Amino acid sequence: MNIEDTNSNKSIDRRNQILQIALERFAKYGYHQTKISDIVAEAGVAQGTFYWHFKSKEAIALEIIRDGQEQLTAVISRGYRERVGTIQDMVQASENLLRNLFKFAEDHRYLMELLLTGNGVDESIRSSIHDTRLAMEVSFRRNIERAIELGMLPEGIDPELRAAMLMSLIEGVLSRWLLNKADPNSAVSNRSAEELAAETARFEFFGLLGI
Amino acid sequence: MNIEDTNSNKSIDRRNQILQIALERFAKYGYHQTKISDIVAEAGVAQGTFYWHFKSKEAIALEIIRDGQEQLTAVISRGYRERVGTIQDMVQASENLLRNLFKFAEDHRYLMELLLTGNGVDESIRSSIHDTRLAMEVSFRRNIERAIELGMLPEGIDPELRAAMLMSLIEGVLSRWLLNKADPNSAVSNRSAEELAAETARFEFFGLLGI
Amino acid sequence: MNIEDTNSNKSIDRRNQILQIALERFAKYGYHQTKISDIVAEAGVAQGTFYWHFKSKEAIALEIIRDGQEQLTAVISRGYRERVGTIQDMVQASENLLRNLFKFAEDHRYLMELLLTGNGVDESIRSSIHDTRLAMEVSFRRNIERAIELGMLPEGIDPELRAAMLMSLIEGVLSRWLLNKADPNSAVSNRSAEELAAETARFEFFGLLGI
Amino acid sequence: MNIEDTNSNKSIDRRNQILQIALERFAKYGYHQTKISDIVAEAGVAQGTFYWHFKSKEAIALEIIRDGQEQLTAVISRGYRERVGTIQDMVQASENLLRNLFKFAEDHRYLMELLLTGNGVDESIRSSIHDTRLAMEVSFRRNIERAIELGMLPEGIDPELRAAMLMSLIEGVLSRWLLNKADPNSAVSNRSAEELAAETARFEFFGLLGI
DNA sequence: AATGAATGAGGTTTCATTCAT
DNA sequence: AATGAATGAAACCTCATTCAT
Repeated sequence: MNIEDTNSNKSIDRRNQILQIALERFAKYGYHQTKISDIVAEAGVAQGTFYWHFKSKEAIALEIIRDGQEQLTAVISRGYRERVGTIQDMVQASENLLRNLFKFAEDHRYLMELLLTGNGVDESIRSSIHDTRLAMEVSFRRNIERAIELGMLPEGIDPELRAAMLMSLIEGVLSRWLLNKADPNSAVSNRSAEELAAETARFEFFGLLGI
Repeated sequence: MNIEDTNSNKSIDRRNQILQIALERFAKYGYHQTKISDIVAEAGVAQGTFYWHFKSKEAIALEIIRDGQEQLTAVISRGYRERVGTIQDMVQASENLLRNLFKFAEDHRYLMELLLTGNGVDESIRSSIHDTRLAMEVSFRRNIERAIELGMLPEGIDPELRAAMLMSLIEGVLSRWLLNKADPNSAVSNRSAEELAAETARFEFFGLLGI
Repeated sequence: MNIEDTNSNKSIDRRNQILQIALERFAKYGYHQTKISDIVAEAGVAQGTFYWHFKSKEAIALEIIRDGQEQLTAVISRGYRERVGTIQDMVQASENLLRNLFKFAEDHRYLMELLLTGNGVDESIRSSIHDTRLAMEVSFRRNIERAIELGMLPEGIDPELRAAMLMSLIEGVLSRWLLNKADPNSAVSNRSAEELAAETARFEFFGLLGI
Repeated sequence: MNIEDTNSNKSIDRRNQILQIALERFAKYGYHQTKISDIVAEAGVAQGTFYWHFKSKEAIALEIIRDGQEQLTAVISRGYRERVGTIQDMVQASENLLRNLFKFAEDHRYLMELLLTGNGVDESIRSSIHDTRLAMEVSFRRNIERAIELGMLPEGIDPELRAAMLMSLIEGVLSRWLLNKADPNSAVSNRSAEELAAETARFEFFGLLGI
């Protein structure tokens, strides 16, 4: 590794450090409650350094969200069904997808908090977050459509409406799981990613009545 | 009716006018994006007038949310099951409750937007909103527990987890319905309260596989 | 005078006070060297008060210049020649106009400094100042054209070019007179408005060779 | 030529390149509107490089102006009258001087713009510019004094006042000529250096009435 | 000679809140 | 009840300058 590598690594490291701190604070305290002065104080650099690496407060927020969207849709897209199977297969496939999603959420909890709560953001950022959630929902809709094509789900259902319901279910469960981690009494927050994925998949297919 | 009554009526009217404007703007643009100067400009009064009627910006937000919580939990509590019945009865009862809830949401869309999005609020207000949603969830949990007692739902399920899932489902559907009203392509937003109540109740009980 | 008059007078007084201080500092130290904090400190009010009366720093500068332009073009326009006369009449008329202009400059020296030096301003303000000087030049050109129509000046001369020269002459004399007031050795600055008007009018008509 | 020569030549080239860019931007946009980052970006070097060649932003501005002053006073000093002659000779001599001056201005338009507009500069730089213009004016005064000594101009006139007027005239014409080059409708900007020199010399001697 | 990341003082503007009338 | 001018803390951002490499 030569000097140039070292130099640019250092700069990139600093950039990532600031990115990480900003993400965490946006998620925990909200966009407006997070001041540039907080971020640089935690990073141990001067105010101006922030503006060397990022154009503005809005720019860093949008970058965080754009990165997050790419990762999230990648996780969901891996869930495409390819072959016919039994109902048990379906539940199993769905559970797999959800497990991946829940694990990703666990590893990127601040990103998820930011996307789920959209804490106090300006219009441009809010709409960027909305886009991300929409992209997730579209991924789910494609999975449902594919399942109908393969005869694994009844023809009569409206894929878009069901995708909306499924996404609602998942968003809500994720929120409760991630945001209430501190609450030991919650039936949601003290479960593992695997358990929640399984329970959610069951509700997805069988509703309240299903075993 | 004497002069004092007239006076105090006028005062209450002004108060309610400001309350209404604040609610609408908090919901539409978020708490931080809403300035006191915006509110008073729309009300056609001076800046100082706001502070005659309300202690602070935070105070008016908290009042709006507290009022909303009372109304919402009242709607849900009316859904308590009292007698054993068939599965069809259960679906019907659930549909009734949801219909009431969806109709209330339609009539109080700014309140619901505020509660569902919690747009960019400060800690105290955010936690107040959280309380409200929790109160709704508790209402749902009681309904589920009662159904289990009556033998209408299987013993094995965890009422709290299921209430969380149900609440997630409903919150998500409501958000999409209310917040995307303008979007004519949405599978959710252009349905009636009745249709959505029925569809949601079906997913609630039968999941994706249900008829 | 009732209370409302008193109130609005007070507000207008404060506004004018700030306007005056800003004009003086812009002229003396330049636009960028003048900080809002300087202005409000001299006015003895808080920073926010400035923004109650004016939208921005740029806005107050533009207002100052627009007001000045109106007054200046009014002074010059009064110089329109109406009747044929002797050369002595022409010199006399020109001297009168210049005397008025020099007296106005004496009474509004900060305004003139601002217009003559355009000290370090932003694009929008610079172009506003340029407009003002152009408007003055147009007024002079009209006077020259009228004099040609009346046969008081030779047909051959180009009114626009001569107006530019005349305006150059006057701007330069005014600058030296106003900006070097402190310099006791200057041949320009320690003359009266009347003297300068007479000398300038003579140069205007007879050049270096004229008596 | 050895390596060191080559190196120092390269260094001087870089220095001159930066000097040239700075001059152009100071003239076009003003001192404050010109950022070091703009200059180095146009030069294609890093921020720090500027500070290897120049002590500060103020230093480069002062150097630009000092260089300009030397060149300008040299041009004017060449105009000293040495012998008695006719009025036509005087006009001719004056026209020659002005033609040289206008040609110099044409070849160094950014320098002239900077000196004529003094765009938004700090005190030290403004006074440096003022010195330069004063030096020009003194040169003109000497020429006038010499002409009086030689009996070519009437005894009664005040050389200092006339020099101020002459300088005013020339500054104004130069400004309009250089700064409005883009405007095709201007009576000043679309003339050649020769024409303007002739017209200005005529106004100088004969005023508005002269042929 | 040159780089480019880092610094930090200082500027403009916002906006919830206060207060004399 | 209402007015509207005034307050002042605090936020974001700029940019000349420094410095280790």
